[in-house]
Amino acid sequence: MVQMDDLDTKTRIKVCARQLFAERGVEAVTVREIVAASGAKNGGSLNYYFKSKEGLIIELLADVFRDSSDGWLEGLSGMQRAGGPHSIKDVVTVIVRWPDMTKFEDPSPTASRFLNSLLSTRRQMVRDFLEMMNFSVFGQLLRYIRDFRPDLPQAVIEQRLIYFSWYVMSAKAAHESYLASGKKNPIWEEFDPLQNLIDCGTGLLEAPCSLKDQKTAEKFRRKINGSKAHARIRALDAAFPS
Amino acid sequence: MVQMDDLDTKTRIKVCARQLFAERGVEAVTVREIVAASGAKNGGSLNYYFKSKEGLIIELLADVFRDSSDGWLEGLSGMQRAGGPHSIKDVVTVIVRWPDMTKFEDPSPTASRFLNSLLSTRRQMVRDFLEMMNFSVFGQLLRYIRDFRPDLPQAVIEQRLIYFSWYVMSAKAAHESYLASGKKNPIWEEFDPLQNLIDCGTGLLEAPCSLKDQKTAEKFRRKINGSKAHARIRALDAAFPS
DNA sequence: AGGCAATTAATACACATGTATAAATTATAA
DNA sequence: TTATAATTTATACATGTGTATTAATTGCCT
Repeated sequence: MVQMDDLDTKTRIKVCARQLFAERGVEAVTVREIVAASGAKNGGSLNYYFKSKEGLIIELLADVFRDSSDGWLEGLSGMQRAGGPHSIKDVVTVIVRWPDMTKFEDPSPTASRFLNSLLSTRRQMVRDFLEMMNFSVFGQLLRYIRDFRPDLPQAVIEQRLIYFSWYVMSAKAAHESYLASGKKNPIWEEFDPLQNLIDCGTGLLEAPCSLKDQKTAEKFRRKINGSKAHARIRALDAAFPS
Repeated sequence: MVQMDDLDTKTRIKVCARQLFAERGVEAVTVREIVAASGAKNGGSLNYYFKSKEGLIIELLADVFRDSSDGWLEGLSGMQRAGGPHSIKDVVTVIVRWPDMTKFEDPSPTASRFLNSLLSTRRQMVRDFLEMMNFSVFGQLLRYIRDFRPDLPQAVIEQRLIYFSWYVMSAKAAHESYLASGKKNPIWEEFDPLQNLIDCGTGLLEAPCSLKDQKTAEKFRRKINGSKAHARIRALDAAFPS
């Protein structure tokens, strides 16, 4: 499946597991499949390195979060060195283009699909990770976006950030599936899918808001100088409730 | 879980199953859980009505597709009676607001999450359904959107339609999760989430395209009068490859 | 070479899962 | 009522699943 004869057993298991999880979801994949795909004869090594399937999943999720955070931090730094974000598009570009998956050992990216599948079956686990790691980099990027739309009521911008986050993950997952399929399709080849993803994500966030009447708009217009910490927490609950 | 003492066993099983599937994914839910949730003492009825778990899933998926098609057809007809779509927003409104889930027996909507979970674990099954039912209503709606953006290269608009489809499903799923949680969160209450979803979806599709140079744009500019049938099939493969 | 730690293999086991079958119960119609 | 169909229950079974335990193997240092 991939050139990984030179990888040690632990990372070989992780790469195979994440690939299988990305394709079919964590529940549908058995430990024996992972073991077979990684070339081992039985589940001894998996038990040795990860103790259990759950332990393996947790470590994979930690990897995804770490890689994402690192990538976003790198992109954020570059953007700030260039004079900070000048537009929503700048921020969206950082979120979409980092981390640059092409530099990892994976033959085809799997992070988005893996995360996506986890969100349906183990939302609580993802939630716990988000709370634990605080996920400050992503929060900072979202805060930049908020500041570019002070005209929007609080609820509107928070909803949009949730929609946007789900959109990016889903769209990247869709593109990931194509890359994993191995087949060439001109739809994905004739224009850079990530650039298009950035354009669309920017359009999503910059779209005008349909307010029924102006009074409602005034009523919910938010104060820009208010603390955003509370809103961020509530946004987490809104994005991943229960 | 729901006022369904007056429902017959078959629909009771279906409602419970779809709810559980929506919450945790099809693989993570066992038939015994479904049976217990529906109030039955054992899996006899499930076997009697659906033959197997797979049969139950297939019937649920058929329901979702049928309800969606019916709803979109209703919305499309109304829009055409009002003089056809006058903007991308008109089409997006139909796609997002129909079917009107509030008129179904479900206490909280589950269709988007159920479909979402199926897409990660049984993509082929969803693909087969899409090909079988042709799904002409949705295709017609997408065709309307295409016609509003003749300026975009073929690959760009096709990618966007894929992104848009995934976005709508994910965003509706996110809102569904909130509704299912039962807790009140001002983020979702202070502004109509569906209206915001429509605004954002419209913005996504109407966003300008970042073309590196104008020559590339000219090269891939599509002919508006060309047949779209072939493109539609390829779009299906691009959205759900393999 | 020998000894020790690190890793992998072999095997077993308790339990969960999907599903089939026949009996029991309830509804329906003559 | 009674016969027949429709539905539900009780029960069993083969297989799959995660995981623990012990033995074998390999790598490494002196």
